[in-house]
Amino acid sequence: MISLLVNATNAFKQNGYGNQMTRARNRKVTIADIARLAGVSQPTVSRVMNESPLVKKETRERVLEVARKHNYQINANARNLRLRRTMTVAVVWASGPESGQRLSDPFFFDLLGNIADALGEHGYDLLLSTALQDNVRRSEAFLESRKADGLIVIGQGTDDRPLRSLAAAGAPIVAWGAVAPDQPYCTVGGDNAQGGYLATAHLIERGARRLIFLGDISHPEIAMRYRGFKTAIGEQAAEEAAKPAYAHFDTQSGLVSTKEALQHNPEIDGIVASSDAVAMGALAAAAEMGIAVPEQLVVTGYDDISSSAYFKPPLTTIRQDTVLGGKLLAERIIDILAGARPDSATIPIELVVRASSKA
Amino acid sequence: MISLLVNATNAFKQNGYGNQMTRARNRKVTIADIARLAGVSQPTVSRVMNESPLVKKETRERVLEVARKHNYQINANARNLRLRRTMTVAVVWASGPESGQRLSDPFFFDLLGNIADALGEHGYDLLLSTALQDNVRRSEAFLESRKADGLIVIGQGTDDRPLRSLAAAGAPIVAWGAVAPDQPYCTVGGDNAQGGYLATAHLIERGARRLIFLGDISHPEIAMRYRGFKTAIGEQAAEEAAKPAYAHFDTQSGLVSTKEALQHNPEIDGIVASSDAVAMGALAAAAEMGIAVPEQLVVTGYDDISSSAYFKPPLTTIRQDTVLGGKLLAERIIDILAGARPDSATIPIELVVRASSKA
DNA sequence: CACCGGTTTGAAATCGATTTCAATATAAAA
DNA sequence: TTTTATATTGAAATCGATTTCAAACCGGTG
Repeated sequence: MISLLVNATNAFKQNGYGNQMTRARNRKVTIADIARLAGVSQPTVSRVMNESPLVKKETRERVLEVARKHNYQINANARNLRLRRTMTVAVVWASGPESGQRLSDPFFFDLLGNIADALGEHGYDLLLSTALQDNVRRSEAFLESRKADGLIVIGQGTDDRPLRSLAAAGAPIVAWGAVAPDQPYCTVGGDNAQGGYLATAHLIERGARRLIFLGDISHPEIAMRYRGFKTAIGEQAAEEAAKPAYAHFDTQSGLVSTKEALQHNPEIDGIVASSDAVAMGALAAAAEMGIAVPEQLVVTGYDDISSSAYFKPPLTTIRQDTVLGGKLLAERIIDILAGARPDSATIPIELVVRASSKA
Repeated sequence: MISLLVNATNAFKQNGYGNQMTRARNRKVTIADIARLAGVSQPTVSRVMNESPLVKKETRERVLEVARKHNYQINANARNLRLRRTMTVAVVWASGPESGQRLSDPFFFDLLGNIADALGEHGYDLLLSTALQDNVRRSEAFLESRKADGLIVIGQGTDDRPLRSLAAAGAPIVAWGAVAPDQPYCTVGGDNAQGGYLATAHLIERGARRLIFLGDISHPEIAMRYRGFKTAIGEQAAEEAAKPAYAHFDTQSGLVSTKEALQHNPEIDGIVASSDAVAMGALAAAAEMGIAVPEQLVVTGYDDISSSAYFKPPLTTIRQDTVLGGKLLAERIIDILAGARPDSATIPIELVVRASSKA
């Protein structure tokens, strides 16, 4: 470690930062410097750095030594300009026009980290954009201005037309979310229908008879979970059942919606929530109203965020594999950039049973 | 919205994506194209795009029209190469060598989002790196390879020597965390000593007499909170008090450490935890052991993550202003890139009292 | 009509890499 | 020893912008 530090220090000093940098010249070592120092031409240095087999062994070693000594790093800007690519993927947080709020669910954070790791393994960098509005234009600009080669879109929002348009125009994009049958772009997402089904079936098995679904089904992913919910309780029952209680992604709206629903219909004995955050709101509402969970009411969440296991009661939930999700998203966008047309992928989910549904 | 979409589509088609792109040529509109189409030279187009006052009004309008029509965007690579900068700041997740685990606390997610927004307002992009190891080398590489102009480091970890070294070499960096007196780099962080003090004083006021601090004080930020803790309970008392109970950032270790501490010393009636996640572990431990909160034990967390308000019991905590934090981090790194030497900043914190400490 | 100061414009150099293609060095074959 | 094939190398062009500097143009004077 120490030697690494010393190295770092030297490198910056040699390059003109100096200890009292103030208006640092930012002069870095260039390929021309290395070429001169090693007594070869620029193309030769380039070949060495790119591991071309054309260079004689002795030359390679000499150049490599000089490069190492001066801590030479290829200027990514120059390289990418010449190569007409950026080795960068932009991740766009499309929170959607309808919800001004930021997507701050821990689940997405996990996913983001895993995307970054997966991209990194392939030599790609991750440019993060959390534009609250005008996502389409900004996404387009990323591509047009060559800041990124491709896009990973997280949080499709309720309106997928912008994405469809971008995709129709041939832009390299991959989205996290629900897979619709006729989607013109590649999507990676959990098996939401199966997740909704498993959660609901589980509650039914635990004895719940009057179930409601708690979530905003205008979001495609949530809609799929709701579909699984309906499948599990049977279509007829679904017709009779109360319409899904609207709830945003946040805990507060889960709390409010649950209270309203329970006041309106005290017979409800099972809640399938669209996310763990929403489910926590439901649990808080039950607590406030003196309803015992899981004795009088069973509840499931979705995502298995880290705090779910320690909530009181610990939350039964559907776990999505974010490591796999990040990996698939990264691999797919890279495949697309290479000219392939990968299929959408559905990630298997897993029911995690905890006390909120356990007798 | 519709017109925007149509625009997007046209732009891509014109640029050669075509609808069945497959091996898209990726040919974009360049400054030369615009120059030719508008019947002027490249420098003139460049001047127009950069709003130079040198261009005659009619010329400017003609060029702008052509540029808009063809959806021309300056190629950031070429521009930055010429300008020797990137307009990009890399955010490095330095989880530190000792903890292989990812920093997945929701607090940092908030902060990250706010940094992205703040950078965006200044025209900077955010490059995200979550390197689990070898952060120094990777950070250096970002700078050397001109992928980023500067670095924002989050999660200093327990060892700040890599950062000191980078800073000593004049690298443009800003860190989130504790401000140490002789730090050679600029830091932005919450007032940890004050936070620790406020939390502790509050618990004392609530009647707690046997307090422990729960957290890993090898992290500078946590150490400062511990210092505030000690100030509040009085130095002598601190000497007598049990050493701080070790706990990582995660809930599980908070749970385990709390159990051990309480078994070892049942008289403990107050816990100051280093984060909300850890505090949730403490609450879970208390619940498991049948200890009533807040009647027998009062607990505070830190960060006010979104689920804290809905935990059972709702968690008293110290709120940090992540919007301000992101803004200050972004502004400072930008100032540094402009040649300034901004001072470190301490963000005021706020005590949020909830049921975990309320009689 | 020539000259002048000020406004617009463009030719050419530049940023730091990669790649083509021709030239040279080297080894093998005759 | 000369010829030929192969392995290495470098000169120059290129990627798409910006900037310097000189030239062209302008209306107004003398």
